[in-house]
Amino acid sequence: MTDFHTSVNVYETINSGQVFLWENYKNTWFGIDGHDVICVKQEPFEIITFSKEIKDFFRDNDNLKKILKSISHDKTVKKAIKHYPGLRLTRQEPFQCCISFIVSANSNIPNIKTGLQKLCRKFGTRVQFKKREFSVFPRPNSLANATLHDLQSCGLGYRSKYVLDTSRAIASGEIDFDELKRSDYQTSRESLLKLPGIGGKVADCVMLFSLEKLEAFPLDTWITRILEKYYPNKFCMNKKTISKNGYEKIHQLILDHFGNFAGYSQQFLFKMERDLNEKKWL
DNA sequence: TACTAACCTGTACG
DNA sequence: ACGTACAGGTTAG
Repeated sequence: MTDFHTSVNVYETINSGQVFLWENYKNTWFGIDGHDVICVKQEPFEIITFSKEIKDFFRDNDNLKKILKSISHDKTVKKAIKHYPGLRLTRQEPFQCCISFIVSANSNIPNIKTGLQKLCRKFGTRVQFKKREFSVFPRPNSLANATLHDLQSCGLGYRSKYVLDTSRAIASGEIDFDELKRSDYQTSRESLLKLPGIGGKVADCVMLFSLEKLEAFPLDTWITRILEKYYPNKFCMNKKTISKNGYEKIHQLILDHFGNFAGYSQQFLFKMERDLNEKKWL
C-alpha cells in the first residue's frame, strides 16, 4: 500500500486494452471515467480527478503480493509478470465500461477509440480541467434518448442498436450496476448476458474492469491464441469460435488452473502477447 | 445443442 | 491505385 505508487506503471496499464478514452500530454495522462476526468502523473506519482473524488482507479487496495502469488502457477504467467511488473487492473465506471466493450466487438483499438470519442462529443457534457477541455462519457439517459441515426453517425455500425437498447435497459433501472457489484460472478453474468450486444467475452470485460469480479477471464481471439500456444491441449481450445456452452466450460478450466484472481493473469498474458505481435494501443 | 454466416466501418496490406 | 481481408464478438438461423 505505501509503496504502491512506485510500483504501478501508468503507461503499461493504460496501454493494455482495458481503457480507450485516455490521452497523453507531455508526462501526464488524462482519462475519461464516466462523468469524471482523471489526471495521472507517473513521476512523482499523482492522481487527481475533476470531481475531487478520491479514486483507486489502479486498485491500490488489492493485495498484489497475494494475488501475484496466487496466479503464478506456470512459467508463462510468471514471465509475463516479470516483464510487466507495473501492470495493473483498473476499476472503471461501469456504464462507460459496458458501452465501450459493446463497441469493441469485432473492431480494433483505434476504431473503438474514435467511436467512443464521437459518442462523448455528441452526447457528453464538456468540462474544463487543468486548462484543457474534455467531453465526459454520456449518462445512460442521454444515450437511451438518442436516435439510432445519431448513434450511427458516431461510426458504431451495427453496434449502434446494441448501444441504444442496452442504454435503455440501464436507464430504466432494469439493470443496476451497484447490485451487480454485490452479486456473485454467475448471477452478475446472467444479468449482463440478457443485454443486447453482450455475450460471454464482453460480460467478462465489464465484470473484470468495473464490477469487482476478479475471476472474470475474457476469452477473446488473443487469449484463445495464447491458450493454444502456451497451454496446448490443456483448455480444449481446438475450435476457432467458442460456443456459448464451450465458453462456460473453458472458464471453469481456467479457474481451476489460474485460481480466483484469473482476471489478473489474463491481463498479463494479453499485454505480453499483443506487444509480442506489435499490436497498436492508444 | 452445435455450428455458420452476416454484420458496420476503418485501416493495413497485396 | 484499388480491392480484399481483418479487427478484443454477437446474433439470428
